[in-house]
Amino acid sequence: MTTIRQIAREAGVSVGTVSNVLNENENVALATRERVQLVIQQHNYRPSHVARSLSTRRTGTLGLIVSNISNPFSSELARGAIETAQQAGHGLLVLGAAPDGLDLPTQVETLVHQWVDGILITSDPLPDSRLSQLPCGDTPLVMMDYAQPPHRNVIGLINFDWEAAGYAATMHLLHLGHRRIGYIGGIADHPSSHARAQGYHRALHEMAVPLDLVLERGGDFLATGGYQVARTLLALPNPPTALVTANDLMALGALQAIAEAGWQTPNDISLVGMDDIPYASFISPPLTTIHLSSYRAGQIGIQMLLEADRTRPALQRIMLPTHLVERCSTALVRRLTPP
Amino acid sequence: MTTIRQIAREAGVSVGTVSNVLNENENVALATRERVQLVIQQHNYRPSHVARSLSTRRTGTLGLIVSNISNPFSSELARGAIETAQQAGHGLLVLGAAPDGLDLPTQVETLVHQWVDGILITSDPLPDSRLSQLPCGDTPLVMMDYAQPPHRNVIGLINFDWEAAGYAATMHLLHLGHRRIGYIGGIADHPSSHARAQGYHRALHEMAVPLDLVLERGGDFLATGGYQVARTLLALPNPPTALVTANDLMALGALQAIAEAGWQTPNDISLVGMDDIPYASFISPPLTTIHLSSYRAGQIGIQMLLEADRTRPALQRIMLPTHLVERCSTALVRRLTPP
DNA sequence: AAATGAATTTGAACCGGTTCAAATGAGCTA
DNA sequence: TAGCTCATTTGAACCGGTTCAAATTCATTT
Repeated sequence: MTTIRQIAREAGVSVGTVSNVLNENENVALATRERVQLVIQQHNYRPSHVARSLSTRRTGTLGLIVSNISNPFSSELARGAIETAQQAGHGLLVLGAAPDGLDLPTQVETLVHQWVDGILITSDPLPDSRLSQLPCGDTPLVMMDYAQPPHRNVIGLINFDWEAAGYAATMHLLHLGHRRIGYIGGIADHPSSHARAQGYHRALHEMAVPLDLVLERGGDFLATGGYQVARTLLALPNPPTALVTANDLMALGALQAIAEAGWQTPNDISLVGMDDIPYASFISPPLTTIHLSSYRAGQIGIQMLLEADRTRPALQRIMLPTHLVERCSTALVRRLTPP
Repeated sequence: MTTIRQIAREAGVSVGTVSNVLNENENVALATRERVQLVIQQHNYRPSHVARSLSTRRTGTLGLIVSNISNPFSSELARGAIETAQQAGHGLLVLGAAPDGLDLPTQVETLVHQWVDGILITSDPLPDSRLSQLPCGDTPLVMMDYAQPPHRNVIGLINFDWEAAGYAATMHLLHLGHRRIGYIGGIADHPSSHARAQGYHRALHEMAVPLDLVLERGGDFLATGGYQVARTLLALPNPPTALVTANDLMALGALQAIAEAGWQTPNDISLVGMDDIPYASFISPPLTTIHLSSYRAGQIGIQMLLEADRTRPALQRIMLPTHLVERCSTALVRRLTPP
C-alpha cells in the first residue's frame, strides 16, 4: 500500500504539500500540484480512509439500525439510505436485530465507538427512559416514528402521517358502505400504532359509526400475526364485512385466513393494508392499500445526517405523506351477515 | 472522549500496560490489571476503533455488495450477512447499486480503500475480463453464483444448486402430466441462469419430451419482466399448460398475467417459481416453488471471510441445497388446449 | 552479598494521514 | 542591494491506539 510519504519523496515535496494537493487547498503552486498529481496517478494512490479518519476525527461513515432488514418496509428504507449515503461518498454500517438480540443501546454504542458521523434509527421501540440515555457521545441521531425527540442528540424526526393513513383506509371502506370494519393494529407500544388507530376512530366517528371494541385488535406487524388475528375476527358471531390492517404484511396473513375460511376477497370481505409493499400489486387480489415511500424515509434520514455533519442544526421534523391506492381487494358491501 | 493515555496516567502505569490489559495479554501482574480495569470502568472507556484499525491494519469491518437490497432474495441474504457479522463483533458496510450506477469496480475500490477485511459480492455479473482485474489489493473476496473464481483474491465461492432446482421444478410438472412446459429464465449472462436452464432441459430429456424453443424465454428476474414474458407465452397459438420461472418475483408477474388472461391457477395453468421468498406462501394461490435459503448464503459468505481473516485458506466452494416446496399453484394437467 | 533469571513495566517508534506555525524563496520597491 | 511582501513549502506535532526491545523489579540460587 502506497503512503503519503512515498508520494512526497517521489514528487520531491513534503507530506504537507501532498496533503494540500489531496485536499484541494488553493495554496499550492500549479507546477507543484501537477507534479504531485502525476505521481499520485502513477501509483494509483488513494489516501487511507482510516488514517484520515483518525486525524480528522470524522469517518465519513453513517450507521443504520433496522429491526429486520428482510421486512419489505425496512429493506426499501435501507435501499434509500444506502443509495443516498453512497452518492454522498459516505459509507453505511448496517446493524439489524440479531436472533441473540443485541439491544439498541449496545448497537448504538458499537456504532459510536466506531466513530460513525451519525446514526439513523428505525428499530423497534424501547421505553423512553432507556432511550433517553442511549450512550452516544455527541453523535447526531435521526429517529423514525417518534413525535418527540426521545434523546438530546436527535437532530431529526421522520414520521409518516399514520393518522391520515388510518383515516383514509377506514373512510374508503365507509364510503363503500361498510359499517362493520375490523381493525388489526400494530405493536401496542410502537409510537406509530396509536396514530393509525386514531385515524380509524376519527373516520368512524365522522360517519357516526359506533366503535365496536370487539373489532379492534392489536397485531405484531408480521404476516403470521395478521393471519391469527384475522381468523379470530372472521370467527366472530357477527364478523366484519371489511378489514383494515396496520401494514401489508398483516394484510397478507389476513388474506390467507380469509381464503382458508372459504371467503372471497373482495366479494365477501374487503381488505385495506398499509405500506404498499412492492408485491402488493402482484398478490391476488391486488391489494388496496395506503401507499407510502419508506425509500424516501431512508433517503431523508441520511440527508439529515449528512447536513448535520457540517452544522449542528435545529431539530428537523418531517412528516411524509401517505395516500390510498385503490386496487382490487375492496368492493361495495354486499352482505350484512356472514356468507 | 477518553484516551488510553488518560487511563494510563490515572492508573499510574504506561500506555503499553493499559494496551496489554485491553488486549488481555498474560504478562500483566494481577494487581496492576485490576487497578487499570477499575479506571477503565470508571471512565466507561473503550479504545477507539479507528486508532486501533490504523495500527493493526485491520478494521474488523466487512463489506457487502448487493445489487438491489429490496429484492427479497437479496434482503434475506443481507440479513444473514448482517447478523453473522454482528455476532462476530464485526461491522458490515453495505453498498448497493445506486440509480446513478456506481459500478462494481468502483464499489470494490471504495471498500478496499476503507480497509475492509473482506468483501462479499452478490451483485449482477460483469464480463470476466473486468472482474479479473478488480482493484482490490489483497482483500479477500467471496462471490456468489460463480463456478470458477473470477479473481485471484477469491477465497470462497457460494452457489445454489440451480441445476437441481431447474430439474426439480420441471420434473414436478412432468409428473403431474404436463408436457408443454414454458420456461422463463434469468438474465442471460448471469452465471446461474445457464444452470437452471440445464436442469429444465435435463428433466425434459429424461421424460423424452422434445424441447420446444418457443416455450423457453429469457427474463430479467423482476416481476414486470415475468409479467411481460408470461403474456407472450399465454398468447401463443398453443400455449403451455405449465410454467417454470427462474425466480419467484417473475412468478408473481406471471401470476398477474395469468389472472389478466382470465385463466385460473392451477386449474388452467400450473406455475413453479424459485427462491421461496417469504411471501410465497401468502400469495394466492400459495406458490409452489424451489426453496433455498439466501439467509444461509449470506451467513456462510461472512463466515468464510471471518475465517480468511486469520489464515489465508485454500479456495472454498459451497453448493447450497434446494428443494421443491409443493403448495397450491400446481395441479394435474387438465387440458391439452387453451381454456 | 552477588549473580542469575523470570516476570513486569516502560517508553519510544510506528500506523498514515492533517494541520499550522515557521521557514523559505521569489518578486518588487526604495 | 537591502528590505519588504506575499505566495509557497516545510516539518514536526498530533490523532489514539499497538508493539517490542530495553529497562526495571523481584525472587531465587550460589
